[in-house]
Amino acid sequence: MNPERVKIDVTPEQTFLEILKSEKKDRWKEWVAVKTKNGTTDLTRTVGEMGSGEYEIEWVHRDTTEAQSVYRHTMSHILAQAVTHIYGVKNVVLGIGPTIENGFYYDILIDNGAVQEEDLPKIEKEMERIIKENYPIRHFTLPKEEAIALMREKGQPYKVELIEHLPEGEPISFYEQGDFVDLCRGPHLSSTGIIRPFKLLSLAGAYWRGDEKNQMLQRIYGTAFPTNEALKDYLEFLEESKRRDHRRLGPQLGLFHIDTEIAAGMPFFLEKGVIALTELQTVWRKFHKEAGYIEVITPLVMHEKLWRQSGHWDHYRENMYFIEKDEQTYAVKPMNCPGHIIIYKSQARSYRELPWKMAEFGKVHRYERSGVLHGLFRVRSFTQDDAHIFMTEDDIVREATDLIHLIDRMYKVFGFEYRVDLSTRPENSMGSDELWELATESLKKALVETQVDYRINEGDGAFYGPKIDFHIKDCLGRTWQCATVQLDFQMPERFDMTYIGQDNQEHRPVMIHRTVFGSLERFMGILIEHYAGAFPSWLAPVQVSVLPIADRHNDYCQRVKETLANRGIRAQVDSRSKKINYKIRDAQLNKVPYMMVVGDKEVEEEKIALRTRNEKDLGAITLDSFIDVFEKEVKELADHSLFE
RNA sequence: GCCAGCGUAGCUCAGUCGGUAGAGCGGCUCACUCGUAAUGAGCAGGUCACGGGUUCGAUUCCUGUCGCUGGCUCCA
Repeated sequence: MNPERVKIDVTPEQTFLEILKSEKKDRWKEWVAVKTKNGTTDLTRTVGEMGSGEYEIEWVHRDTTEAQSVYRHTMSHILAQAVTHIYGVKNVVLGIGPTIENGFYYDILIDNGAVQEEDLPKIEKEMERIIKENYPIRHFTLPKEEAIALMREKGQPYKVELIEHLPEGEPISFYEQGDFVDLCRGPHLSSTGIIRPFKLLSLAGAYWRGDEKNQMLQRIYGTAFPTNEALKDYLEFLEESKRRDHRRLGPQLGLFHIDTEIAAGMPFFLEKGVIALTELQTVWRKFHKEAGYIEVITPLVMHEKLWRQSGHWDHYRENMYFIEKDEQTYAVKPMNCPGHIIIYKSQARSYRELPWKMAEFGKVHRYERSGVLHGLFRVRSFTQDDAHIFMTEDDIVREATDLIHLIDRMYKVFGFEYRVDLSTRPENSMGSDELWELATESLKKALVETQVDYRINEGDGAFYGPKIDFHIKDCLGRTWQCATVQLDFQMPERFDMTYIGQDNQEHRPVMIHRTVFGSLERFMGILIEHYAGAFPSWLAPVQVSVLPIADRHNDYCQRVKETLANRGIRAQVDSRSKKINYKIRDAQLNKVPYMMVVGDKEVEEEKIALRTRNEKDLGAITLDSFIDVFEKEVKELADHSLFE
């Protein structure tokens, strides 16, 4: 929708709402706010508040993203108001109620009680009533002291705390609708009846101000849309996401299994899952070989003293598994870097060897608190496609730049969109300010050079250095960190790593820790959801299912399968005595890219009738002509069938 | 770990206001030999997550443990 710019020059007492109504007549409800030179604001404000003279404004239409945050914000107030009505205003302590990407929430605390899932319809009903009442929403401000006094009087300690953190001297902004007043920056709708379609979605716990030392509040999530149609679409999207969920599809397609009693957070990969993982690794190896990496394997269990030296003992022990044997303590590795450093230090190193890129599919174990485990996305044992680049300081920017390109190139294979964060120094970290500064600036420089959009993630770096993180979205729009590039001056120091320079003197190398997939497990989970289980041919565990129509065609099908297998094509014959419809449906549900239907006609003509999983009967062709195209499809890592 | 909800056959789910359980799919057997998304019949399969308590009796009520889901905190 194109922004509508309007010139206004009217009486200062007039509200934008009045202007809007006279301009748009009975369609005025389609616009929910107004953009002025001072930013987006309420329609109920008077023109005079914005200053005097002639200037341009822009009406904010309900279908815009900007409008979403307006009506959803109002909806969160309506939610809070409904909760006070149901549980009694004296029993409800309010936290915050912002809008989020797909909706809104409100954090509340109910005295001597809790909201339960089954209460949501009741709350929705009260919200409907408030919407129907169509209370006008009034904005007002108070000086800080009076604002605090008002919230004290209303028994809202969290609101008092919020106001206390607001800057001195500025008026505190409130909104009032009927019997409900809330501290809020706005903007809001002009009354509670403007946007109707909404739904409360779920209930969760959330710490006050996001700190686990604080009281846990109850968070009620909901969403709202300008039309019933849009709300329905969103709810359908949620349903579709459930169908794509890798935790459902993975076991269904025979890719992996998680036995939550025996090994919570530690997936078992099944035959088909291993085939897909192996293909992933093959492509990875190709890309990395071209980029000059070598591959190593380090032990899973190493002596405690290694971890003391690396700093993991002090900074990461909570997340590590330990083993006692021979009165010695060993740790199951949570990271691969110390092992790689041991390899580095096993010989004297020359500047001629640098930059040295040492890679490993390193299986690591990290203890994670039970509540955070999530399918393949958050596990306790996983395989990092890890690598460490040992180099001189002069190499940093070039190596980081190369990495950003490598990651981008690999993600393009799958068509992933991703978000990039630069994470800076955390609290529990080691090293001097100067080194952190240098390291952070180097990464920034690489980001600028590659022209990647990124945002700063303050204080989220590793304990040994800053990092660039790449996040990919899952089917519900939640983002998961996958690739990471971490710069490290600490480990070389702690392990007294050196190389002999051109000047025949000892020098200290610098390290980059990096992954592309992040974790094979997580990446596989994301792939399952991305493709809804229908992997492209090169990744598909079963690439071709040969389907005899009757038992007498089994031998011919077996020969077809063998021919395919000899060409390295993963094929199977479905020789069960079932009808062809049944076999097709079965292959379809298993997301097999190609089906070959074989009956009397095909046997006689030495052909196969080809069908893709996208329900297309392509007719009879010779096996050779299939193989030609198919091999091309696999070689190109094509994401769709070349037959379609 | 925290808050709320939940745990019944391999999977999806019924059911029992306290008297030890049922369906569909899947599996196995038999018949059918079929042309582009489910042929029919029969059979097998459950210590109702696990431990303790209340009770004549617990899958059902209470309680603890483990696990799961949605979030929060934390993280690849």
